[in-house]
Amino acid sequence: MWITRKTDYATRAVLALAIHGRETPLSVQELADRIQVSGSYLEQIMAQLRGAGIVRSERGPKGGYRLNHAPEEITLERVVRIFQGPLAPIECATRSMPASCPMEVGCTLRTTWEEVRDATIAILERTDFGSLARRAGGRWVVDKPVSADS
Amino acid sequence: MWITRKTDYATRAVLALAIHGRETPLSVQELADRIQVSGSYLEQIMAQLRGAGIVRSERGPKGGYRLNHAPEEITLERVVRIFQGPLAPIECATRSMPASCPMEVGCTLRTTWEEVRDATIAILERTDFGSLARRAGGRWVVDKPVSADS
DNA sequence: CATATATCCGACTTTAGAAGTAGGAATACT
DNA sequence: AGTATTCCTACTTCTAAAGTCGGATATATG
Repeated sequence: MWITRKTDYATRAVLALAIHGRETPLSVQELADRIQVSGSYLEQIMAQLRGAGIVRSERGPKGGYRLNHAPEEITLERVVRIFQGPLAPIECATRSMPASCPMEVGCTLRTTWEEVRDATIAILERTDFGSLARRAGGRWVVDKPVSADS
Repeated sequence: MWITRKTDYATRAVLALAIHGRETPLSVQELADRIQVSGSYLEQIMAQLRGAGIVRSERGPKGGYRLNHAPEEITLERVVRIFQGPLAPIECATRSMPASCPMEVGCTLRTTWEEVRDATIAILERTDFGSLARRAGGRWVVDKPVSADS
């Protein structure tokens, strides 16, 4: 329960864009409707995604957002990091180890927290929005017809 | 960064008790000193651990807390669950699936969140306080002399 | 029995961050 | 010109975490 709604919305937005394809942009309102969230809130999120180079925007009528790179090149890890900060479950297990815990005995718990951290990162890193969109069966995949769900 | 300090303190307290051994109880103040936390706050935490059957207490002078079972039988998962609730990173990925996400396309992100959840649970389940204490080199292991750290 | 040492219990305070609103400026298509 | 869009920033609201505090209850020991 540590993924915030903001992160949730952001990942869903990126997925929606991946499914939609990069040919034409999608307006915030369109996106907001698809992922069921208020437009003005999503605006902020899209701005952050833009700042991080995940999406790019076009203004004026017919404007909107589209992915800045091929969906296969965008990992879930990258998007999640933008909104969540460190992925370690606990402070003492961040990769930039800040404060060591004050327990007398070397805190052997940390090892386990680090295992959790690494497992989490590994999963998020190997998950890209290309496969996610493909699995969703979105029509943006035209050249690679999916034979069957597996 | 989703493990709260309360959970952190609780796991450290249980580890401290595991290291101390089950022969004699340890007072809250003693425990609080070892894990560097205020006594009154730790009291609440110990009460919760007691309610969950992890520790038992004795009142009066020479009283305090001790583990209710052999440390090997207490997994980290069990203790963490008491204070953290569901271990899924996001609501739609809890084992008691509550609300499905409102995206039109079947939300393929959920699969990944579930992977994270399962990996996390697996790690916490296979970690017991017996091994944690042993790794810490606490002297509560008298019968099983540790040859070398590995 | 008196006393000191503990657990027990519940009500209260403070703070930070999540979650979302609102209003208007800038830009670009038709 | 007019309209549809992004852009930007300030503000509000709410919840949960984190911790404090005061006193009641139990029990070992001299």
